[in-house]
Amino acid sequence: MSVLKDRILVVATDLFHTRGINSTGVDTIVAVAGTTKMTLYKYFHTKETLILEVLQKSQSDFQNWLNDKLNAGSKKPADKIQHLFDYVEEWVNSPAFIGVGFIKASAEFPNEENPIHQLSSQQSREFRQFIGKLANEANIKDADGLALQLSLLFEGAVQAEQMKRGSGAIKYAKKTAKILIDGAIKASF
Amino acid sequence: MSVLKDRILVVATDLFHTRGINSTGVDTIVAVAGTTKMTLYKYFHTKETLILEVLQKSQSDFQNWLNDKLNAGSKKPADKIQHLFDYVEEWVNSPAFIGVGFIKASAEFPNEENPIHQLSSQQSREFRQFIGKLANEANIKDADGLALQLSLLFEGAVQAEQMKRGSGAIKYAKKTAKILIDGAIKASF
DNA sequence: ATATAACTATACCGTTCTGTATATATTATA
DNA sequence: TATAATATATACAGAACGGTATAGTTATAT
Repeated sequence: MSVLKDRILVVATDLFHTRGINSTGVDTIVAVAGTTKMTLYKYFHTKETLILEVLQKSQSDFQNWLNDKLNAGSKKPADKIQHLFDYVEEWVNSPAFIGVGFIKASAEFPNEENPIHQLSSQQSREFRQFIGKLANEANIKDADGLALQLSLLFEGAVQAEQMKRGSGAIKYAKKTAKILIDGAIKASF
Repeated sequence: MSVLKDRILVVATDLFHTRGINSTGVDTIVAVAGTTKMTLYKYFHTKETLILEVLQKSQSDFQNWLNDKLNAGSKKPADKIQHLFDYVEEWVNSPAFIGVGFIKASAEFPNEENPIHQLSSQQSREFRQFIGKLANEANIKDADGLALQLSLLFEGAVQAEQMKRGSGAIKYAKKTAKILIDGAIKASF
């Protein structure tokens, strides 16, 4: 990938999170990235394309980071799901954290027929399914149910953190997750 | 309150939720409300004022509705908090439900110094404190902790419902709330 | 050395945005 | 019926928006 295309993506990601997507014009993006609109429109045909690519990259970056963490830890499936929210906490509390793209995007583009909304919705569903897979491998009976509960916690905590940084919401989400996971494991054997 | 001012508020509330706040211009609002910009700017000095009033009205309407529901049911504090998510579910599943203002607004206005963001943050805090009061009256020891957990569930469920209507997220939030409340009550006696 | 590709600089188009000015029409009240 | 308040109609200012056209610059590879 071109260094300029990458720089535009990085800058756009940051500006979208700190100022909002609709409030960030392409002029601002190219000014901060130190390039011109011609270059931006060479790599991204429309602003919508840019937004979609930003969302995709943000989510895959997070998923890759999370997978690495999970694979570096215990190999036992039951341990993996138990540690999930430890990593989420680490990620949310890191200085680089600026929010979750698909949560913000779905708020700015509420129309369910909008491609940006659809991608957000899909990413949310995929993350839930990812948790479901972890739960399944841990032999939890109602894996999908637990995954839905945990994804609610995740989204709620990120939302709360967005409203007020340092709110400590993630700590309570973690605590709640432990209760739910322990309960689901107990009910499965 | 003038009938026109009220109509503008109602129309703006609907449009902000269905199209997004920044994506809704004042021209659209007055066209749908069947009035003119002159009238809008007579009652609301700026668009920001209108947004703030929409947020205030939405939240107080919900709080009033919720209070009525709670007061109409059992008077026992322990029952009240147990039924909280029943009413939330009823509200979310009602056809009139279009989302939670402060959640969407905080996403569209991420800057913590923005008045709209600040009001959103305050409303989120006030709702959490409201749950905390219920928990306190039910003699729950860690009332604030439970309130934070329940508010996470609330925000996560509303967020999920926004991503995909009819996702059933609220059903699982309710189930989770029961587990948390039962646990908190057990730990308090 | 020259051709090719990548990038910059800048001006512009048409639209939409918030907000205002001006003038007219409607309505309620005294 | 006169007066005053309220609402409408419409045009416009000034800025920002997404996106394009044209021309010039730089680097690289054959």
